[in-house]
Amino acid sequence: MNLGALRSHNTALVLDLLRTAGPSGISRLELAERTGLTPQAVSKITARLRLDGLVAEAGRRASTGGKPRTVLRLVPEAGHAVGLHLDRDELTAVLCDLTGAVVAERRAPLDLGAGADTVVEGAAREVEALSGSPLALPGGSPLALLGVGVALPGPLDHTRGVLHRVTGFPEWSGFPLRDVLARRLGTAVVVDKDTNAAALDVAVRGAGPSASFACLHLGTGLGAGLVLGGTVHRGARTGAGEFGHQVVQLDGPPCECGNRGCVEALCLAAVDRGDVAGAARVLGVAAANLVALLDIDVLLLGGRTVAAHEEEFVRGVGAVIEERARREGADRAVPVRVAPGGARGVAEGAAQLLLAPLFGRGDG
Amino acid sequence: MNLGALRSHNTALVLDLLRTAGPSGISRLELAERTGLTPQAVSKITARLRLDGLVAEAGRRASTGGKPRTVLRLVPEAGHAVGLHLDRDELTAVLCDLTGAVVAERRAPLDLGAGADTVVEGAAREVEALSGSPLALPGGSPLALLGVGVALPGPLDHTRGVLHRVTGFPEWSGFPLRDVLARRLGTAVVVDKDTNAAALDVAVRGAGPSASFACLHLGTGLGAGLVLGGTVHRGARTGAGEFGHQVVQLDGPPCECGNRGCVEALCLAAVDRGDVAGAARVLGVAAANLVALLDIDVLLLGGRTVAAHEEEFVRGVGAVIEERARREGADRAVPVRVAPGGARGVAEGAAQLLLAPLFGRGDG
DNA sequence: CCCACTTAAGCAACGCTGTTGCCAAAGTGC
DNA sequence: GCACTTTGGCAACAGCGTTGCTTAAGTGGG
Repeated sequence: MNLGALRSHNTALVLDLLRTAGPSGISRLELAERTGLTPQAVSKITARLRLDGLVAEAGRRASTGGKPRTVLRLVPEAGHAVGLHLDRDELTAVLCDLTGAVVAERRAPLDLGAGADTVVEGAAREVEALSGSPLALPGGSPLALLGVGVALPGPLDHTRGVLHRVTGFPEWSGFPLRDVLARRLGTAVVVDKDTNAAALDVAVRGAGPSASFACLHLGTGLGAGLVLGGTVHRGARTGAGEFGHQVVQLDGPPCECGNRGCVEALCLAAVDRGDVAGAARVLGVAAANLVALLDIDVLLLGGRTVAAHEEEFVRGVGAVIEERARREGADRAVPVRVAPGGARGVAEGAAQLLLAPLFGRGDG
Repeated sequence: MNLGALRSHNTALVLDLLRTAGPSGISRLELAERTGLTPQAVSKITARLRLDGLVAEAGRRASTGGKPRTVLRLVPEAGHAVGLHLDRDELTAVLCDLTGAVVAERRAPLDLGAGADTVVEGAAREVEALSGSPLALPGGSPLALLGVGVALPGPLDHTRGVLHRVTGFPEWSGFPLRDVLARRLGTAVVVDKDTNAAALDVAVRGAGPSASFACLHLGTGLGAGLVLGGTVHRGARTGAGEFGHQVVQLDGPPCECGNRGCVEALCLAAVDRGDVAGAARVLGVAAANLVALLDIDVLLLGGRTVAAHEEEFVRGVGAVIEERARREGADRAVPVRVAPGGARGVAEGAAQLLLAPLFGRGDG
């Protein structure tokens, strides 16, 4: 590591605190305290950031007996990213500013079975419609677009941006989505699983820089996004988080994956027959396995199926986890909550695939 | 992060490569290539290390047409650490030099039920007998002792060095082992779970600095040591790796933990009735769950019970994982191997709790 | 044997980092 | 209005890795 790396590391640290502070801003001295840098170092870093237009002064705090602190604020319009959520039947595209706030949004029906070229072209048009062509802000000033993040279900290679397979659509196997879309749009493109995007969104927005949690997403399938020590855990071949086919019942009922006793099959079967409490209990057992294995801070539940019965799922899963924690003599059980972000969270997380690295978040 | 942190980071990088190179050593230019630093920076860093006595020149390589490269080597005697493995019925203590090689070893029977004071005093005497009193090398030169690492079963708080409970010995609950032993010995003490120590040993010795793997330990109990991205994953409250009570059979046979269908119970019951293949299959299902969730590189099996039937366990667990990988259409399954290190691996890993940080390993 | 060539590694100067010491700016409060 | 407190920039500095050059120590052809 050399001096340049040191500089960008500390700059990211400062930017992250500015982002977290939001519109109310943060003073130089507070930045110094929180980063562990000296006030003078912070002054130099923020001076550079102000020159680059990323940071601006925004009023002052009340005096505490001396010169009042000058408040600094991130300039939201200094950069943008597009987040694209390709779900099985719907496309959601959001344009986010530097702070991650959604500036514009578009939705369109989507048929993943229509073939790669058609889907890519349709998605590209939505991105262009969202970000303007040529890319410009409503005011006319050029829109600094960092790139496009794409989130979609199914196993894929995050580092290369290649899809492995999308359940039910074998024609997508091996499709190099990142490179195709990047060439079509002329921008940087990052591809990730929808569960990872949802987890990244929470990690960047709601959690501290070293939080650990899991987002369980129950919709047409069941998957998990894992955040360990503040960064999305993708694993050696970026395939981590395959939670749906965790076996919780040896020789249980067959799953469409070919195995037996998978949580996903058991859980969805229970939902289908109207037994939400049973589904929550099965999900809770698998979730408790995960909590015990990884010792995370919080467990978040999301996805359409959970959204339809929020209270029952939170209560049911929480009960299983509390019971296990009590048996193990732990001080307190890991809390279970509904994942914030809602339906748009995945698309926002997709945009964060490009925004988060600026703030030293997400990848470590 | 300031300049001092940058310096120690790069120094650790260089030291780690020197350690990995072993007695055959490594040249300055190779260090430069591998670290990404310039040759001149490496020269400066290694000059400091030679002044401190940590590094020495050790011959030269064959010339490739010009001046031959000077080989540098870590000086093993420049530092030592003691590793202490408190198992249920036996104590193992090793004295390791900077390279992690075992310089001396002691074993003694142990009765964890004899009470904290007795056990601590016995352990302290073993450490003193091992490292000399006053601490000195056989030659008479002072032995630079970095500290003592202690590995033992059961959940505990790694950061505070306090035991939560040792199964079967309730009198240990809440015992501040680290502070008591540190005061008694007058050295730094670090406490960790035996499974984490075993995993750390493998991470430091056999694996690259960003390897991901799991060590499953099957003995009187079943636990896992997780190494993710080169560092031991301990989780938010340093309780991660509780693998034995992963539920793989809803409403299965009761486990002594009070739950039902835990892998540990199923697995050990199968072993007890002589059904090693069945035990391996159950372990394989839970291991496959772990592999799918975390996407690790390798799965390592260890512990007394595995040692007694190595081939059958490796084959049986491997079969389950391969079958699941084939169903998921993966290129190749995660390999399953016997954990290297053997019976002494845990004690050596305990010593690495103090050695590894010097090389930027283990904790990140 | 000598001399041109190649490769390794140290010396010196440099640019840049965060740090320290100092001072001007901008408030409060008696 | 003046003493005091606090903020934050300016200037000098130590220390990091980098660059340019020199010296050391080999090989190999004539």
